[in-house]
Amino acid sequence: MNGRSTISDVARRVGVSKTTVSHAISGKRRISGALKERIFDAIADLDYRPSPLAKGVAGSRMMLVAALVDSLCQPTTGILLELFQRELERFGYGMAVFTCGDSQERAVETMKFLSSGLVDGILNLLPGVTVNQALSCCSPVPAMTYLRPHIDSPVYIDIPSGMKAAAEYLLSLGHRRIGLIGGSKIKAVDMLVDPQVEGVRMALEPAGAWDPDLVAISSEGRFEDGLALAGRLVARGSTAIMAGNDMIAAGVLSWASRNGLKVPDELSITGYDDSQAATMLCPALTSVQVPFQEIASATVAALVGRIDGGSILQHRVLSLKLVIRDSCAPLKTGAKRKNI
Amino acid sequence: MNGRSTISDVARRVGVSKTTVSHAISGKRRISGALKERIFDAIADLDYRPSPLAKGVAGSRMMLVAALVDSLCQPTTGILLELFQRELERFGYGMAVFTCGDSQERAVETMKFLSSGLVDGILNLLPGVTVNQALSCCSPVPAMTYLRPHIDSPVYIDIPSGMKAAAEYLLSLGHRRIGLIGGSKIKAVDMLVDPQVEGVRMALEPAGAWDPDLVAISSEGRFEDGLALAGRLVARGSTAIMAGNDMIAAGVLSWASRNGLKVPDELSITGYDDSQAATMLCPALTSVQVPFQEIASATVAALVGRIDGGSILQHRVLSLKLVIRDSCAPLKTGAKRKNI
DNA sequence: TTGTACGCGTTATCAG
DNA sequence: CTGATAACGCGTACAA
Repeated sequence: MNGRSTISDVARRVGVSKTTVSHAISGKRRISGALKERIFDAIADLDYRPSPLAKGVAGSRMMLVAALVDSLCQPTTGILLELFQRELERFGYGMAVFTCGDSQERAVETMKFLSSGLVDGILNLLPGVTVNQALSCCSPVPAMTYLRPHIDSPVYIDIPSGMKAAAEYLLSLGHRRIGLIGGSKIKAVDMLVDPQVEGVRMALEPAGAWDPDLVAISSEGRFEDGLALAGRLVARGSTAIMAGNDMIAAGVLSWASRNGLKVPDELSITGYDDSQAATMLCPALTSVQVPFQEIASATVAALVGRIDGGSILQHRVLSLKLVIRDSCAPLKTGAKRKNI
Repeated sequence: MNGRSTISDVARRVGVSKTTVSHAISGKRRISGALKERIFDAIADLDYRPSPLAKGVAGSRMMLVAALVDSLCQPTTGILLELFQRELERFGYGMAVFTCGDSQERAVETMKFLSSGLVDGILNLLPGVTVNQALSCCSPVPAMTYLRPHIDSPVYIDIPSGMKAAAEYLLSLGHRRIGLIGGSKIKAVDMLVDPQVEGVRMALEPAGAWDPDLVAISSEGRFEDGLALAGRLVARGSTAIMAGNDMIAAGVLSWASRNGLKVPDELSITGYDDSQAATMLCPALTSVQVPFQEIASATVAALVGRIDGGSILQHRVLSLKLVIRDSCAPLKTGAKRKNI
């Protein structure tokens, strides 16, 4: 099957046993200097590399973790994955990414496949799979689920507060009819309420500006959803629209441009994620910044901790910062609204 | 290491040998009806799943291929990967994605790691790794390299012709000073010349409009490169800028907006890839469409062919289509150019 | 300091 | 139709 050299080849070449070669590599046993050198010469000579497969079946670490995502097309996912990889690298682990779409069945398949020892740990970034589902499907391989308020999740980001801050900012600009296009795909049992909707409600209700009719939920959280739903909210009187992510915001922006509405003068828009798109768009997007780096480092640290011995989980609460750019303006009270 | 049940457990439970269980699963041997049923009952009962690791070390297929990419942050990469996955699925293969950045060393590491039998095939999408490098690092595991004009590559897309068509379109609009910001990261031995530059030259030289000073090469092919290089080209008199990919085009667009230049009236822009960004941008981008679906299906078919027995490679030549939207306009000859 | 022998879970070969 | 046995490549008690 495999034309490459094995540990036996090395042992034979040097004239020692496989055991000695194995221990020379792992360093778990003292080997006399001269012999050690001959062994490493032979290894280099034969370009010998231990088979991860055989190591795995023999019960040792693969030094590999799997990351499960629903899609690779959202720009945010790519950034997050690269951050995860960088963190894993610091611990000597590699990363393999698996795409599962929105299929529960496929997610379960993949997890069970991987947890046979193929990987040492699993990062579950699937919005549709709960912490407990991941834990049970992956057992006995440790799994960390991205961003859930759960006892088995290492980091909680305070989404409601972040959205609340953004909504209050719009209130301070004089807006009262504030629309929301939610973007969270995490509808699983882990989340009882949509945290973005909740945050906006917390800000608007006390101000008497809360209107459930101005809340739209985008199923996929994509550009097209913003494009499609913006009109409905504006027709209901929204002078500002909060988007559940920056792609949705881009869609709203595009809708405004196509319908001749000037942003921010005639329509204010906020995003969420503060991804690269936020600075690319024109006008640059005021957006709620998500601390991806901190999320990645905390999650990876927790996963590696579990792999290396089941240490106690540290819980971190991270807050969100509103980055103000050019997509929101004070409400022009006197302005006559265009007819859509 | 692994709390799950093995084939021995199933065999013991049913009272047959491991051999029989194995053959019942693979179907490579006729098993009497009643026995077969008891075996499958036990399998379901114990939730038995063959260990991929053990299968691999025993020399059988993993039904898994690896895709190697430099980065997951370019939107084009994500789309391409999902297309690859869909095609692989049709043949029953799963896909694992590995990120290598721009490091040659890391790419080689990863390939050698994977080719120990961990995967049955490798899709090399790394712009910095040549066909031959991939072939030699992955041997004996078959590898297909994305989009190279090479005898061991199944599909060749005629990039020069595509860019030539776009350049000719700009010529037909009256433009003479046509700038180019190249975006191809494939600088390896596989490509003797930059195919995008070559295509533009083929169009402009006969028209007497070719000026090497209007060619800029962006190292990373990112938004920022377009933003940074557009000014230089306009300062040299460009009235139209061709971007090597849609992200660069977005950067050029952003530069124009920040400097008060109207697109397309004062500056025409073309993109390349025709990614989702092309329709998102405002104005919508005229762009060279790359047939990702066809590339994916041809490449996967070739790879699976190699895995399943080294069939002869079919070569397909695909051409590119220019999708005309709103980012180019006829040159206004009389207009006084703004001072940048 | 080094070597022997066995186990990991599966598949292939050869025997009944 | 079914079973016993060897082999895959590596790690690691246990023995010397």
